[in-house]
Amino acid sequence: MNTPTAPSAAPAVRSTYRHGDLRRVLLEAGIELARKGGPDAVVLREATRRAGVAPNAAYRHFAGRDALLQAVRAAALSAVAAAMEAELATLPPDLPPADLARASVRAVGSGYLRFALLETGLFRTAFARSDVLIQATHEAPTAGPGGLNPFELLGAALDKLVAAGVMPPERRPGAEFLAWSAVHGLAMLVVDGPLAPVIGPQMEQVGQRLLDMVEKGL
Amino acid sequence: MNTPTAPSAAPAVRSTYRHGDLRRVLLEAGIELARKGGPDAVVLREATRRAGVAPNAAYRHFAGRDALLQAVRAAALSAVAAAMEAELATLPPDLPPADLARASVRAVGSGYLRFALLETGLFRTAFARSDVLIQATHEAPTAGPGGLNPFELLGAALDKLVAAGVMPPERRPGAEFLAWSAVHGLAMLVVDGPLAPVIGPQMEQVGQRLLDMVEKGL
DNA sequence: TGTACATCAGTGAACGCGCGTTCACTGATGTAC
DNA sequence: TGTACATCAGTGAACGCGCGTTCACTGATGTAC
Repeated sequence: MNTPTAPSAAPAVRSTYRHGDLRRVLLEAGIELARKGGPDAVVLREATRRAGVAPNAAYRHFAGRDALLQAVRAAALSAVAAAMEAELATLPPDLPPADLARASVRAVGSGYLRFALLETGLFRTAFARSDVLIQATHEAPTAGPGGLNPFELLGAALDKLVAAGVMPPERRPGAEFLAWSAVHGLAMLVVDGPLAPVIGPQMEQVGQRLLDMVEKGL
Repeated sequence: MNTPTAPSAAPAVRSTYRHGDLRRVLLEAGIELARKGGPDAVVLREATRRAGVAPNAAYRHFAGRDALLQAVRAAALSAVAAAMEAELATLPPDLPPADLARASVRAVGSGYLRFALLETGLFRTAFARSDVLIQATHEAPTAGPGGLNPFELLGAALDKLVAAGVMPPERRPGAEFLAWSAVHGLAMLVVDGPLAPVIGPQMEQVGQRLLDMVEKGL
């Protein structure tokens, strides 16, 4: 059981180390630290303290503090994807294709914004500066329950837009960068930046206007 | 001479401490550190080292490391404003009002993006998370040469859009949040985020498409 | 079924690092007489 | 014009902190015979 996913799924082949799921416990402690304080709060010693082990015990499971942080980042991205999926799941499935496609793009966007507001620390961790390019591994998946990561979920929603004839196919390439930028920018300004006090209360409304802009502008 | 602006402007009244412009030297060292390494690189001891003074000498001019960082942030914001102004200055002044207004908004946006790419460290410092809300002081102005800070420059450009009849007045309130979000998001994704290698080369093109989207969507 | 052994997860102690910040000081300057 | 003095920018030394990381170890477990 060294992955944070379904404990009973892994067969006896090569998994299940001695007696510890220490890796899992450390990762969860790291996630909790990130939730509360963002990437800088992911401190190796504090994670081991919470796990009740000696500081150096972590080195049996992570190459160092950075490896732990990367695993936490992957988990945070996975949580972003889950938030998007949750938003998508609220859509009435019997919508006409064009409306469903538009609503899907909006749902992806508002899931993203909702996550940034509700899970600020994890959001900041997911998109923190890093020397290494984050990528999914078996140990550290970045996808949500549905198997797609945030970027892929957005891409899929945009594909629906094209399939439904709402967006001309020639505009499709690169469109995720534009949509993502808009939503990411608002999230960052509210979460980290100077807009928090200004926008905070009107967030829902501003978010919807931003999504209007993206919809029209794409 | 304890402000970084025109040394000869201040009269003899209450200015000019003993023999040091140490405050200025420390601030400039801090800016240089931020340029190279972003907000975390603004380290009090390193600034004093570069200034050739003892570490605690800084406390004559800044309340502590955070005060130095805030001063550096203000300078970074001022530099953003300057970049926007530089972009605005390239516009042909004899454009019809509607075109000039549109071009102004674009210029503000591309100045912002250009600055983020060219002065990544300062950009990250300007918009870094901070407990204190940054605000201009006499000691630490956030405006560019023209006297407006980045947010005000954007606001002024949008006002032109309304004055020229390009944007309906009822859409004006809050429009800076939408425009800023879009541009800020792209900047952050390229500067900090996972999009750097993906977008890097096509940055100019993606930036223009983003500004198209904003123009249409507003 | 019982025993010896290899494995390796977790221990205990220690390291060097660089940071921000404090204290009591010193000594060059500007000013009052 | 000369002298005593107050000011206060910068000094020197030290502090406690928490971090990531290393070393040689110990002792519970699974496995081979």
